[in-house]
Amino acid sequence: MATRIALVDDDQNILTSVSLTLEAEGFEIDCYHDGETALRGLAQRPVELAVLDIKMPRMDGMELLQKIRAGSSLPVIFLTSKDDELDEALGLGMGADDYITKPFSQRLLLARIRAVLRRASHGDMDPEGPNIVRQGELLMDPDRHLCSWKGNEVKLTVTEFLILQALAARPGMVKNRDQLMDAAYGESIFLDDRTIDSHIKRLRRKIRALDKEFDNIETLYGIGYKYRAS
Amino acid sequence: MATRIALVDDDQNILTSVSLTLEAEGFEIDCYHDGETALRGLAQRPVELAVLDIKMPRMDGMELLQKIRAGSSLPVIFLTSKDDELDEALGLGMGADDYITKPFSQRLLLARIRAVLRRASHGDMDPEGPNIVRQGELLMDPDRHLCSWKGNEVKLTVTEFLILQALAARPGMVKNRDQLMDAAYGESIFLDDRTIDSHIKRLRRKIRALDKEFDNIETLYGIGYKYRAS
DNA sequence: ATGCGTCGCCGCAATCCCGCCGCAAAGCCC
DNA sequence: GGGCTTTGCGGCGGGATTGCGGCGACGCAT
Repeated sequence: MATRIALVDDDQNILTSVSLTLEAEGFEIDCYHDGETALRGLAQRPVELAVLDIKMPRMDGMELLQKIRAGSSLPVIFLTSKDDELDEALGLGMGADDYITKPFSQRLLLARIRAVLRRASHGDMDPEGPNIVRQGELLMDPDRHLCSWKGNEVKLTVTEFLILQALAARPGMVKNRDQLMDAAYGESIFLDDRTIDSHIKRLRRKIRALDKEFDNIETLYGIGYKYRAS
Repeated sequence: MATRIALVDDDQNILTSVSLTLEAEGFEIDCYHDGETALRGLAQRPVELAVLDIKMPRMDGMELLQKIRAGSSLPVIFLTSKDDELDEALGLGMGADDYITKPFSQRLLLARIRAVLRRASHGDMDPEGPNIVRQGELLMDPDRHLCSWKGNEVKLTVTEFLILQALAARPGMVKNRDQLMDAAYGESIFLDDRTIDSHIKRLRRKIRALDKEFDNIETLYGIGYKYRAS
């Protein structure tokens, strides 16, 4: 039996082109032009995955996601416009399984859909899935090298990103400088311990530039650092 | 015969993904959405381990744990959202065997489950398990460098932590100053015995700042110290 | 070559920790 | 009780650790 997918977008072009592609791949597609009709339709014809545009008339994707998630664990992929990374951040924070920025290729969407479906059925053990870190107000998406604090993007360098990721992925866990070094570079590299301190300094400075109160990177004297969930 | 595990969470996402993973590993999973139904279900279908979310509608994990522990010694692992919340400290103080902060990887949960099961069957001699010390109102978690007394965090330095850990890990056992020195530093170090006295002094002071009545670190004249279970 | 961003490291100041001292109080033995 | 030992505790000075500004090197694109 074919996998049924709901597609919700107010742009008729996208609706038709995407549905054609997906149907060619053997999926069954339910198209909706706005959130309200989608919600009603979903109640009658359940699907196994939903692709939602964020910006829509009458009921936008965010609201729709909330209502969907209120009653089920339906996997959801967001479509977002290029510029508002804030929206994507919020979407992910709200629990979307993945998201794609417009314009996107059909091939990419297809790959994401398959990945999300695979994860939904096999549990989270899929190593290819988006490895999104979400800790309170902090949001990190390694695939897109995206980091945001309270919805505002924080521009991080690669090294900073890896260190923060290592800390935030396991909040509360104490990491010594060697462990953070391993996370940022591979193992077996010879660098001064204090280099980590510099990166921590820059991390704190960058996030504090957005939020004076930020203090979730905690120092443990003589041990290392840990990320404190807010 | 497969090991049966109860999984209690109000988040359907977690329920499905975790249960799928665990079933793939050969466990049998009983899912519950809230504490009340879980309690009823457990009475009818006993399990060998329970994984509980702390925050749940109708009856939260804490209350559920109490009721479970009232009648059995079922191993329990907690799921928590916030790391520093003393909720977990209380949960552990109440007798949970381990806890994991969300978000967590399936791999990690699996490892914890196996560790807890192994400890439950082989006694407490498992060296890989979480090295959590729980003695009455005192709680220590070396991985997070977390120490709490009656639910309030006590900020300890590394040396203090190690000494208190050595004492509390074997309550009632007398430790002389050399033994405590070995616990804090490696063996083969040359220091004045009285240094231990200083650390004991600071430990008592820090905990007494939270609780005037604290007197579980007992002095044995001419011998050493011991931690008295309350 | 020039400009730009990143990175590793340095040096200084501030903070934290710890080992020890000295004195008073308590314990032990006679 | 007398005398000795042991412990509690305030405090102190030195050493270790960390925050932070900054600098020169390097890679990279123009």
